[in-house]
Amino acid sequence: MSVTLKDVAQAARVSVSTASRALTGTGLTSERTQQRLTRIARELGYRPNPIARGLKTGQSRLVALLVHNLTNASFQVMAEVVQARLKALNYQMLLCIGGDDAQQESDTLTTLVDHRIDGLIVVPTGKNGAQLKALANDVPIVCLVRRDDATDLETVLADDPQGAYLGTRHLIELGHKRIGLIVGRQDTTSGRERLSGYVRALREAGIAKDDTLVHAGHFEPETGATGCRKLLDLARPPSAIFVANHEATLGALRVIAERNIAIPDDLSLLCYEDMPWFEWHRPAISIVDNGARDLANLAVDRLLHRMDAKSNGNDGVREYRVGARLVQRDSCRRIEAASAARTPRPKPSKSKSSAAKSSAAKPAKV
Amino acid sequence: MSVTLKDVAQAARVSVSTASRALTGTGLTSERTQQRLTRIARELGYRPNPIARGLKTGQSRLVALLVHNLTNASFQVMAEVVQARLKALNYQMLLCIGGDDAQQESDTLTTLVDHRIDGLIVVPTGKNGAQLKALANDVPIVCLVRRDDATDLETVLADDPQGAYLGTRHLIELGHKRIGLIVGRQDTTSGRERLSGYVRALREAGIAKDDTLVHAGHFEPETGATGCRKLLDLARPPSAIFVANHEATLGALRVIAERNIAIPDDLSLLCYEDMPWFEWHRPAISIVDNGARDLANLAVDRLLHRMDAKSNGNDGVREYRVGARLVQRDSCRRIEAASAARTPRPKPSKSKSSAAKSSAAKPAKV
DNA sequence: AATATTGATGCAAACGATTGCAGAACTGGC
DNA sequence: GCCAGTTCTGCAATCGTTTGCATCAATATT
Repeated sequence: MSVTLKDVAQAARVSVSTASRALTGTGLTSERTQQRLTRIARELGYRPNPIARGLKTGQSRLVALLVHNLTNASFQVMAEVVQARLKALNYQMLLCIGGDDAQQESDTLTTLVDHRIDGLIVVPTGKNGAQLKALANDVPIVCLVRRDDATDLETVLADDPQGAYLGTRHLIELGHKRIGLIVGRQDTTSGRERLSGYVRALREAGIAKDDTLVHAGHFEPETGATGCRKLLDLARPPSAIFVANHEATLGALRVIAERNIAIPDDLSLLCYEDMPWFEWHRPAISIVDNGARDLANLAVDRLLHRMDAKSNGNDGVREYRVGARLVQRDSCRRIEAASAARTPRPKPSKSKSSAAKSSAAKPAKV
Repeated sequence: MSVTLKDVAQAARVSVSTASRALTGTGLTSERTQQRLTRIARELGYRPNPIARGLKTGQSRLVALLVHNLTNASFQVMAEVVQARLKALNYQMLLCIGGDDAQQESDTLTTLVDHRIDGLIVVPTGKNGAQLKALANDVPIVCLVRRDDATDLETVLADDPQGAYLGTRHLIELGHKRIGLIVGRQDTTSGRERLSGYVRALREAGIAKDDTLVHAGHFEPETGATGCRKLLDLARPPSAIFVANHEATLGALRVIAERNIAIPDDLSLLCYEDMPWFEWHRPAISIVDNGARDLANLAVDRLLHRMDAKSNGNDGVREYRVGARLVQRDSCRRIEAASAARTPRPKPSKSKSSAAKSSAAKPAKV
């Protein structure tokens, strides 16, 4: 079907071995034949068969990226970054979707090593530690975004403590004293770390931690909705909410919209991780950027480093942290001490507050 | 490193050929040895090497999906569907991102066939027709979402004329007479087809087509913004806008928010293709669903059919259309004849109008 | 000019599976 | 118990590369 090395060799009247050496540039051929063969190969449209080569060399020039899903914007940019980087190095990216599911992750992992991938970047579920550890003997592996505590794999993490700290401090600096936090499950690293960053910022500012202001829940929009409702229904509701669980953002936004709460006038809102539409939203939503782009780049760096035969041994460093960054847009507002305790929820008594708000918003056509 | 067929054969004291036959189940082995070998293979943890197998059989159990990007929600669900389907059949999906770029598409395509993929589902840029056509001799190919006119490849398309028709008719049925359309470039199939669906619906309803109501532009949010502004600035602005260009949605929404236009009270808004946050948005945004899920499924069906050696020849059908569906949410409203010409733009006199507000300001809870 | 040295080439064996062909082991019929 | 017929098994070639080793030519060394 396609042109093989043998064809090239025949056309050039040399043996396959010479042809191979000339084309792979192992340097054991004369300058002249090398050039002649490259020319002939090009003319014939020869393309080496990676399967055959792989069989012999044990390499595939395939690098896999295993993520939970593609809905998460962070994973999207990571995938794009990884793809671009690898492509430049003549590797093909194998993008796999594991759905944060232990079984599926396990299956995918075996398929991948079967296919003799040259490297793997994985967002681990944390439930296949043993398997991952075993695979690490065969293939260079780098963990991304999450750590699998059952392994000692090199891991590239977002600096969640810092990110949460940054965000919380920003809100404090704007004058907020009661800051609600919606955060992920506390049995995950990111869930715990974000909470800790929040707590640290409060402590530094001398603000007493109020447990009723913290809602920890699953990675679903629904969490955001219930969390948000819970916070707003408090006797003394927060003047700012920090949604530090990416998946919860939609739910929180919905509740805010349902209750006609004006952002940032009635409530400041800060979210974690960017979404493409955040800056198109009105008001544009301020975020803590976890640095997805940097994370992906670093992961690729580390992987390539490990794939480099020479540096097979580890460097001692087991964990890398990529700094988070505050992106200020329009959803957080400076607040005066007096209004800190103002309740954004319309009480029956002062019935006009909500109506006034919305009509003020579009006074044109009453 | 890993267990090979030879190891299994040795352990069972048979030849490799017998082992191979027993394990692949070619039926030429005795029941007894077959069972014995499967047992031993399992005990030893034997996993066939797809590379070696591929070299011999010319198959890789790899199927590639080549899309433009991962930002587009449709591509996300397609990727997930394809992945799930293929996985069930023991194929590994190779997800590639081509960026709607001719060069990148071309490169990726060659890499893919080099890797001897067993099949390919591609959203073509339309600029590598010749190459695609040539590749089709080596690999079963199905085009998705877009057609490449330079080829006669089997293609699974969304029914854009019908979708646009459906959406427009819906707005007409709600009483709208002046319906703005923001649509994609007219040198793309989808751009043309959506316009034609729109036109047909108007014609059927006996509404004269007004060219000033149609804005065709590039696949970018900016298009949505300028288009939306243009429409709203008209002397007789539309009472409904149909954003039939997925990428333009964000831009349109922003302009609407900036101008404090209340959806659906001041303006009905209908979009094309779903985004995960549309139903969380307030008001939830009505859409024409292009059926991404069905498209992906059908594409897989067709591909599998072609990959089936028996049915190598084509079936004559070159083009499949997947029906679109109207998903009514809260962004379109019935309109009275009188209000059709009302201008939603606030006059300068109301100076405070630009105060930020979330797009959800409807005085529901007064 | 003969030999040592270097550099370029070819032969053939891998890599791990599949598969045509031929031989071995069974089966049953006489 | 022998032979035809059937079923099972093994040998060896093959897929398209890479690579150790031997060979051979050309150059350098004396």
